[in-house]
Parts: sequence; C-alpha cells; structure tokens
Amino acid sequence: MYRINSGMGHRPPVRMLSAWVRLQRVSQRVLSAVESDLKAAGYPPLAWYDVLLQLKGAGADGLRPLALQSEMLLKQYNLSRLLDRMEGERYLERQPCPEDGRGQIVVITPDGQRLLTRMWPAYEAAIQRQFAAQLTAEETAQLARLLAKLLPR
Amino acid sequence: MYRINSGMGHRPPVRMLSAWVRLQRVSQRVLSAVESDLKAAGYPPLAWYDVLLQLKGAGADGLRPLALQSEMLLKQYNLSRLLDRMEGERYLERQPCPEDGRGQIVVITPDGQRLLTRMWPAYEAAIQRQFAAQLTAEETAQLARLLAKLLPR
DNA sequence: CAAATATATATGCGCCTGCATCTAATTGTC
DNA sequence: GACAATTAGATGCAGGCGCATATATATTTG
Repeated sequence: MYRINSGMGHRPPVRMLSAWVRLQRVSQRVLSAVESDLKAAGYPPLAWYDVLLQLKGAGADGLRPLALQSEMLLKQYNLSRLLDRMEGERYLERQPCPEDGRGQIVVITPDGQRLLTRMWPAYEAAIQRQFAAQLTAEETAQLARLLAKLLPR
Repeated sequence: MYRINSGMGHRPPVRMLSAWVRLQRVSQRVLSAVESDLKAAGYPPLAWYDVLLQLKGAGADGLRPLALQSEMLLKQYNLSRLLDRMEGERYLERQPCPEDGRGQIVVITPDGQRLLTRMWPAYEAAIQRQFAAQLTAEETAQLARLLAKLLPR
C-alpha cells in the first residue's frame, strides 16, 4: 500500500499539477469575467455586493469588521479600505461599538439596500452566463463539495 | 421537462450561489496561500514560474508573447509588464522576431533555468500543502474535469 | 493598579492591475 | 503601390493589494 501523492521528489507530478493549473486559470478567468460583466453594466465590483449581502443579513444590528473578515476570507487591511470606499459612497455606515471601544459596527444604509436590489439581475446574469450555464445541478454540487475540502479546518 | 437552473427570477438560487461563492473564496484563498508560501521562501510570484516553465518548454526557439498570453490566459498589458520585470531580473530575453517586425521572441536565460530548478521544491511543497494534500487522486481528477467545463470553447 | 501584552482597526508606501490610448509594423483594397 | 484597416506590443494614469507599522483600547500579570 502506498500513498498516491508521495514520492514526487524532483519532477512535477503531471495529474496533480494539471488540476492545480486549471484551478488557477479557470477561477481567475471566471471571476474576472463576472467582474467585467458587472463593470460593463455600470456596477461596483463583486466584493461590494458580497459585503452588502452580509450586512443585509445582519440587519440593523450590523456586523463587526472582524466578522465580515472571517466570513469573506478577506485580509484585515483590505477590508478596512473596502469599507472606506463603500462608506464614501454611502452604501454603509460605521458606528461606534458599545462593547468594545476599539471596534466598530458596520450597518447597511438604504442606499446600500437599493444597490443590492438593483445589482442582483446583472450579477445573476453574469454568474449564470460565466458559471452556472456550464454545469448541471449535480456537477455544481460536486464542485462545491470538492472546493469545500480545500478550506482548512 | 424543465431546466434546473431556469426561473431564478428575483431571488438567489441557493445551491448554485453557494457553489459560486465557494469558488470565489476557495480559489482566492488557496492561490494567495501558495503565493505567500513562495514569497516567504524568498521567491518571486507564481506567474514567474509559469512563464519560465512555458519558455523552457519552448526551448531555444522561444515564444511570442501572444502565445504565452493565450496559454496563460493573461491580459496583454499585464503580460507585457510581467515580461519587463522578468527581463529586468535577467530571467528571460526579448529578441526581435524575424517573421514579424512588430513582434518579439521571448527566450529563457540560464538564470531563468536556474530559478526554475531552485524554485520547484518550494513550489511543490506549497501546492502539496495548500492543495493536493486535501484531495485524493480521484477527487483531484474530478475537480480538474469540472473546472475544465468552466472554460469557454 | 501599573506595566506588559494582546487585539481591533487604520495607514504610508511600493508594486500590480485595469483601462484607454499610443506606436509601429502588417495585411487588405482598389 | 498608396491608403485604410488590423494587429503586436508598450505605456501613462488611477485605483487595489500586500507589507509593515501605527494607534487606540482591552486583557492579563505581577
């Protein structure tokens, strides 16, 4: 009995590498295709939608940046500046956090809610075109399952 | 008979969206984890390795940027500047192209060859740790197959 | 409770990316 | 063969990201 992936000492193990390369290429391409569909429709980037959707889910209580961070797997400094930009466009508000003076509470504004609603059709069409249309329901589920295994913990 | 993914008119279809979100999160996270492993080991980014590997495969004939572009699914201006940087570090050379005065031929240098060789162990370890170790051989193959369906053509 | 340490978020700086546009060479048209 | 259209590649500019570090508050420790 031997481990399939062992013993790759000095040369690229072809099958594994090809899957790896494909993950790079495909994810980058599909992601950026959806991004430019959105941009072409005059909307802000994907990440903005994601943040607003999370905030909407949290309702009036809002969310701490820390929570958003781990949810969205963003780096702290990136989220901080993303919130800057979105706050600048009045899609969200930062409020002081009563339980922790260092922290803050981020809340979606009515403008943010409206943006979510307006954006969805364009976003949906983009996902559909660039992603969902290429897969059957089963394949989609399989893909989700496999990807989940790639997350630590 | 009906199409599974049709009729998602005004609300996110949950299963499909979750696969989509996972693709975003996972690919971004795994990619950037490998990048920082490489950086931590003192090496240049992943894309440099990829370019050099392609160039090595092309041998002394080299490759036109156009060919690299479509192979690696890079945008023209990004590749152009990537080649600038790599040429600056003497990992490759740009030579005039005899068949087309507008074009050029990119060739790997001995320094580039050495970098490839030195980088591989770190790169391999990173891929192994962040990607391959989470999947069985079958899962890897399945993932590759599903991802392939997401590429146009 | 003072001092040390840890945590939440912000920010200056340099590199990378996208967009639009530029330049130079090639191909097609009459 | 002159002129228009196309193609290969480069580049100025603005914005996003990573890194290191700053700032302010919270928690722990002696």
